[in-house]
Amino acid sequence: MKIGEILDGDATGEEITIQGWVHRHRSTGGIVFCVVRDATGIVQCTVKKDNVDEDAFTQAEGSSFEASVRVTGTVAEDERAPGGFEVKAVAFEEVGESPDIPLYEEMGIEHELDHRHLWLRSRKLTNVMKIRHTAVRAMADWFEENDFWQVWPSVLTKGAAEGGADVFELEYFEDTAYLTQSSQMYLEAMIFSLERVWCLAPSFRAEKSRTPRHLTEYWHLEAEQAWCDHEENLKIQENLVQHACNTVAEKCPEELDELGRDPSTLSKVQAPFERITYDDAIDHLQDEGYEITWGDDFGAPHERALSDLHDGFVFITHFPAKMKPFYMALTEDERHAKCADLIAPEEYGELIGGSERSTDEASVRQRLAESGEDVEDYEWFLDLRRYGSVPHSGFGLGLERFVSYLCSLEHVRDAVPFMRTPARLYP
RNA sequence: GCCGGCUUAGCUUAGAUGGUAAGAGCACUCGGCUGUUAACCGAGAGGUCUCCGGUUCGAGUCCGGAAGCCGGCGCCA
Repeated sequence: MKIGEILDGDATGEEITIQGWVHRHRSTGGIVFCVVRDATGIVQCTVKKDNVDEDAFTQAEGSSFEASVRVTGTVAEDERAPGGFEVKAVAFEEVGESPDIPLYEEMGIEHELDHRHLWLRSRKLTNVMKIRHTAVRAMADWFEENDFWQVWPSVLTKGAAEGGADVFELEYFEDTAYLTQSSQMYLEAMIFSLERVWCLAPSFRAEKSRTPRHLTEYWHLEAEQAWCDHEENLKIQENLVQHACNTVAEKCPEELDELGRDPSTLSKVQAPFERITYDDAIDHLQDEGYEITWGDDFGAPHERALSDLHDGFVFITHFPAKMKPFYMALTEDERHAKCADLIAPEEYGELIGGSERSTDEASVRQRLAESGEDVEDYEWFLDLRRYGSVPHSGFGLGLERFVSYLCSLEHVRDAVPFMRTPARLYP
């Protein structure tokens, strides 16, 4: 029997057996109170000396925090028990002992991260993992409903892709390979057969970032759509985000609550999102007294100021062309790129970056060369502009940033089971 | 890459001005308790104060350096 079924009231009065781990353990001498958790919830078991045989009582008394146990007993409603239900044990068996597990009520961040493989048992991380699962499922469902195909591009690449300096490099037989920073270019290749594609894949950045929003390995949800312009691209993004937020609010209210996130905040997320152009954003910031000029990128304080303009998500659109990578489509005057960043509420920062893509081979080739890339490595990408090119757009969402927002987390490291940062490769 | 901070028991930590005070809570061990909610009560064990060097009669405490970690900025998702 799963504990969740007990908490739903489905087993009251029945004799059942549960299997799980000791979450709390107290004893008054004649009664052992053993709170047991499994994947579905936690419930208190009372083991009374008179109701079980001597060996079972000894095992119950001796079991400790995070030991695995099997308990048989009668389910009863009881206001004295946390959660309102308890199992009155008739049998108790310790399956695996847990002597001195290094988890404590109070832990410093370093201890917590050094023992992440054990700390994953915590209520907090369990809730986060469930919400992450639910959010991904919701987005997969949304893509399914909207005629997208899920695809699985390669993670090992030859070209260093956008940027160049901050890629992880590794030996690939007699060649050099890089870990992908984005699946975008491979997705672009796949729209010519499937038209609308999406993927969820790890992306890697070798940048020594030290912020609550950066990981060296993160999960990148990317989509690419044929016959799609900048405007349509934004609609896809906001509808996707809305659906994920609403679904999580609906399916995980208790998990959200325990994490300190009011589910109604997420159920209220509603497209369309606010939009502000880069030029207007610069004007606004200058009016506010920030020292920023056209052509500068936004720093964290600027992003916060822009985010504070509205309650919800906000798109910042049409950045200057020279600030953006070679593959983006430009406006008529070629001063701006047809791109947008989606800024999450509550200072969670940039959640999505996306753009309409340039379809002009000559232009892409030229800007590629100007950006210092080795054009030879991108010939295949230029082929896509040569054979049956179509208007198309796409975007990438940082899954951990999204989960951080959904769960009201302070750091993306808690949005993923095993964080990878410049200083953390173990466990 | 830049700036700032932290490191005392298994964990979280207290230790003004350098001087027989290295202390507490939790966890652990032993004993008690038949309704606990981070149970409680009694007893016990547990420390080369991150490392290296310096100042001093004397350094957990002051100075210099190293390492590890954290926070902020930049970069981005």
